[in-house]
Amino acid sequence: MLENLQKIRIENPVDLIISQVRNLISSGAIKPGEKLPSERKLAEHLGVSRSQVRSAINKLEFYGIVRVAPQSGTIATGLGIVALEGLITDILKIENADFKSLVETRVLLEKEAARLAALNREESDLEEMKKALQAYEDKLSQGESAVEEDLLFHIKIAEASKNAVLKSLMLVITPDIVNSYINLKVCSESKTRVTIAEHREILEKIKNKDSEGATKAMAFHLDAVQDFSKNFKPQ
Amino acid sequence: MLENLQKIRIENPVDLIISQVRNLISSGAIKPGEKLPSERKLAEHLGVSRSQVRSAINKLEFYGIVRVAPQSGTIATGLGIVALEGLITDILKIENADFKSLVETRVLLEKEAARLAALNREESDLEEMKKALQAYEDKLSQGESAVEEDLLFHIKIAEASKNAVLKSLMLVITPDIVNSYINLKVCSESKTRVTIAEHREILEKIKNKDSEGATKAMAFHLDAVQDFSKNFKPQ
DNA sequence: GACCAAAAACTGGTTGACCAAATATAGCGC
DNA sequence: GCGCTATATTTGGTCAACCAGTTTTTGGTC
Repeated sequence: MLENLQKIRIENPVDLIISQVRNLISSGAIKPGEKLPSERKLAEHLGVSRSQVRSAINKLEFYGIVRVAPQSGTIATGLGIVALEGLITDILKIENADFKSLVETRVLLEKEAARLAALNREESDLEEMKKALQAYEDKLSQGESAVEEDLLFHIKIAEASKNAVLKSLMLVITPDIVNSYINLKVCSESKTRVTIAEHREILEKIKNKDSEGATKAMAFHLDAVQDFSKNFKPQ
Repeated sequence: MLENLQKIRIENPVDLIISQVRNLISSGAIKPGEKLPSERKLAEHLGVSRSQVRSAINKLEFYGIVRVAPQSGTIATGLGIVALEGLITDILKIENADFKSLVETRVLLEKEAARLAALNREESDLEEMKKALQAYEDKLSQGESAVEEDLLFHIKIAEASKNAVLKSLMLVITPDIVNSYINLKVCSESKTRVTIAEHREILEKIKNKDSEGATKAMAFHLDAVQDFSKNFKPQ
């Protein structure tokens, strides 16, 4: 009987405010560089309290839609495109993404990171990567799970690539990867030895500035996971 | 004379709180899943007001370090790796990235998006892309700059790829691309005709499900920009 | 001691008043 | 009318008090 009841959508008031303000910008009522109405006026017009408007503006600032200038005002940035198509909600909501997309994208980033790392790495980078690899092995030898240490090694590679954007993007998707791996139990305990060997192989190629080899080693290393994502449908 | 004065760093108090809380987690004092001290206690211990603690926690939630449960408490999530190495500040701070890294990464993502779009696009995607392309041409024919419309076309491609993560990442770096392009005046007005032709070429390949061709067309399209970034040192 | 309901304490969320800096206005001297 | 300064207003930031749930403690009962 209760199944007949429709699920009602309880919209977060802050989200409603966000979409209103976003419309203000994307409709052209407020052009990039112009100031938004003050928090008080917005609150009054929308019939909500100032703190809620405040919270909404905070989020918008995070998304890069607006920039707040203390004691002066909130101005719309020129990045209208993000607001343009109601895409805001998509940004950083990768948690809804399917595992396949996640792995697919990860492989793409990782291969490029390995390639660039082989070209651009410095001695200090090699040290960092060695340390990360050691931490990973230590954790494993204690019989514990080491998903985070594993990924830390990969992030060190991204650092060695000297491409800050690449590293940032890897950091963005890393939490989701950790979650997925833990939830889906990707890491079978038996394969840890293989994993370590593969990590060492990658490190070696990067050390030798062999960009092609590093790319291939990384691709090989991630192959198992990728196959897993292709053949396995989560949920 | 004044040059001798050292630049003093005025640390944002909220950032200081963030790093303190982060240490609390990364040091292991608070394990994933455990609750943080209440906002009031944190405020008292740190000698600051609760609103500042509040603001800090808000940001930490955004970063995915903690999750707040209303009327219950704030709990640390299991994504320790991000907090582990003081990497937080890097996330989403792509604005500090150099133009070369930005373009390099963009090309990587765009090529993959084009490839996947050719494989996975549906009819509706083609419609969307056509509309975006039309909007771009209209804006240009009015003699106006159309950086945003340009990128919107590219985002539609990412949508057609059916890889949500890839699209999200493109959305993340898009604002920075817009900024860089505007600042560096990458888009010379004379080349718009060529650009339109290239866009059409990409669309055609995707329509024909020619993944290799789409990748190459995209690579060709972005070549000019990439060359620009290699030969030109910003600032 | 085991169990349970009532109440006290505690939680994050919200509010309206106040703060200092930035801005707009008014007034004055010329 | 013009240029400057002093004042008034507006701005986002901060704060302490309060709100409505949640959690813990408490006291009584069996």
